[in-house]
Amino acid sequence: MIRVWERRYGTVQPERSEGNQRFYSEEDVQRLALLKQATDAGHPISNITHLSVPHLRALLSPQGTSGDAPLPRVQLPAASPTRNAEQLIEAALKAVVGMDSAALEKILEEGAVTLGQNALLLQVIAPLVQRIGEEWQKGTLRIVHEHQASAVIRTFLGRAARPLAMHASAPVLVAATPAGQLHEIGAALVAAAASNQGWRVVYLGPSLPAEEIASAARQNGARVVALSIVHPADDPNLPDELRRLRQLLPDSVTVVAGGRSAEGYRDALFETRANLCGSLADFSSALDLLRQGVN
Amino acid sequence: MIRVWERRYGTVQPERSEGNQRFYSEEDVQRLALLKQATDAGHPISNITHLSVPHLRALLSPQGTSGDAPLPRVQLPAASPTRNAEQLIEAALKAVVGMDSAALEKILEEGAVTLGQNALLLQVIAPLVQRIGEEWQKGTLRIVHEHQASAVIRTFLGRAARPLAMHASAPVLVAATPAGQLHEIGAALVAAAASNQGWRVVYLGPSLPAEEIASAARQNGARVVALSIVHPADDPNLPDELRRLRQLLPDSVTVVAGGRSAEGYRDALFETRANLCGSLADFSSALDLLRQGVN
DNA sequence: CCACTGTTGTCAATCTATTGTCTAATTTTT
DNA sequence: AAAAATTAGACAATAGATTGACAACAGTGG
Repeated sequence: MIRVWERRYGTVQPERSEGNQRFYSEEDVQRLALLKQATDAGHPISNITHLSVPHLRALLSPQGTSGDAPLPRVQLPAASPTRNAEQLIEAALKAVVGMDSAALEKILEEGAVTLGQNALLLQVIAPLVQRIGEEWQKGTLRIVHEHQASAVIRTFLGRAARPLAMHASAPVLVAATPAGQLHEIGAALVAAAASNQGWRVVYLGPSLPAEEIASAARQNGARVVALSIVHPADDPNLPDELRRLRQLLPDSVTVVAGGRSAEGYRDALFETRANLCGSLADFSSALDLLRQGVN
Repeated sequence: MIRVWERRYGTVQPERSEGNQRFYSEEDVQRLALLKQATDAGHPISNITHLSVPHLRALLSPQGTSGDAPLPRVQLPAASPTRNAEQLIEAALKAVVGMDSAALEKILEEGAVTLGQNALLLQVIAPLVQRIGEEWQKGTLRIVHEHQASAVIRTFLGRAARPLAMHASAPVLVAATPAGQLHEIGAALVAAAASNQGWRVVYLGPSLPAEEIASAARQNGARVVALSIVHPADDPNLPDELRRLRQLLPDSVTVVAGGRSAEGYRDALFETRANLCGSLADFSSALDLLRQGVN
């Protein structure tokens, strides 16, 4: 059954061994269990294959159990030939240089439908943001392009990160950008990814002093503080900010840092015992570990 | 039944999936529910198939109780008593100090439903943003509160500003914040309001140099450039930016400026022949004038 | 009152799409 | 060598799509 789902809809894409045998991740297993429940409850598999674990929980838990009631249909009609992640990125870049925000938005939505939110974040949006950053540094793209694209992506992520029926017991993550870091897109990306993985996300936005981040973390009982460090790669104040943040946070809170320029502050990050992530995928798996209590 | 209505009268024409399955839009569903009520009440289907949702409501609501016919049911959730704008603002402020972004979002959504988008923008969000700014300056609110609230509102506005079926001939407005101005919420507010009034909005986000704004305006054939000036009220570079912007823009483009600190740059704004708006309502009516070609 | 006509809800027959299950021939692991 | 996974394809049960037919009913004209 599972293999047929994989063949027909790409429900999961497990790692393979040398001999081509499948290795399912913990998440795959969870997701498949939930999908089984959902299909047993009558949801057509084609409509829900790409939903993430929290989405599925939301679909199953709340009030749908009204008995033998007729079942809800989800999702949109699929029309055009589906594009893969790379094609979507290329199309998105074209929309960016053309300053066509409506087209960019459409592309992102298409990806959400065909790839699922999680894959969209990891395989399309994260690389796209990076590409835009690179092209901007090379001078191929103007500042406007970068800003406009950021605005569209920011909006999309805000929509993607909407908390759906969230358990009160979900672990809390605070996402922000330290003072002086003005690019918020990385933090928004992280927030969306975490939300997708079932964290309760407190999103604070860009350029917050250490005291403020710490205060938010305490007030919300956060287990993780995620920082995105992208643009000024040589801010002399940032190391102090990071150290101060560590002092203000309880020891039980883990700091995770990522972003294009995070490497540049390696020493300060080491002092704050921060988990340095090179990519969104890294971050994603780090979150999984942290949730299980492994610090 | 529905399919027969579709076949015979073209009552609805739902989208189709690849496999030729029907996908009814929300509106279709509503309309069909109302049609059912209307036919049950005795209206021949052939007479009313093409009526829109509001028409059908009008047909059903008023005094149709003339006989012993089954009575039309109203379908509002009708749970909580509707709150007016001021109550919503108060509730929103409470959510802000409690750092409860989910609650804040819910309040905004409630407002969108009960007041309508336009009134929500003018009577709730704009005053709320102002209040938050004031409380922050007074020190009643911390930076985190302001940031988190901004993030939520920003997301909400991004969603609210989605262009629905927009004519290619709609006039274009570019919304941004000049270089050095980091608070984007004012620009986002303006963008949402303009979008609601039928402008095609090119939203660029915060802190853009004059050259970039001008380039975007030219490339998109903008008729209006809207600037939001909120936080640094004493940026020595800003007047230059504004003058430069005027030089780079075609004369046919009108600049409109607003925001808490716009007054502080009155002279420079005068030189750029900018339309200074003291409130979002001002801006809104200015837009209406501009659309009719009055500069 | 009756025959005729047009409207409208319901149904059956047939076709297609979706989806769970099974088989067969290989390949990998134990 | 036995056990288990791999791929590809076939098949059956179910649900939706399409078409044509039919019955109930209201109106019309004789």
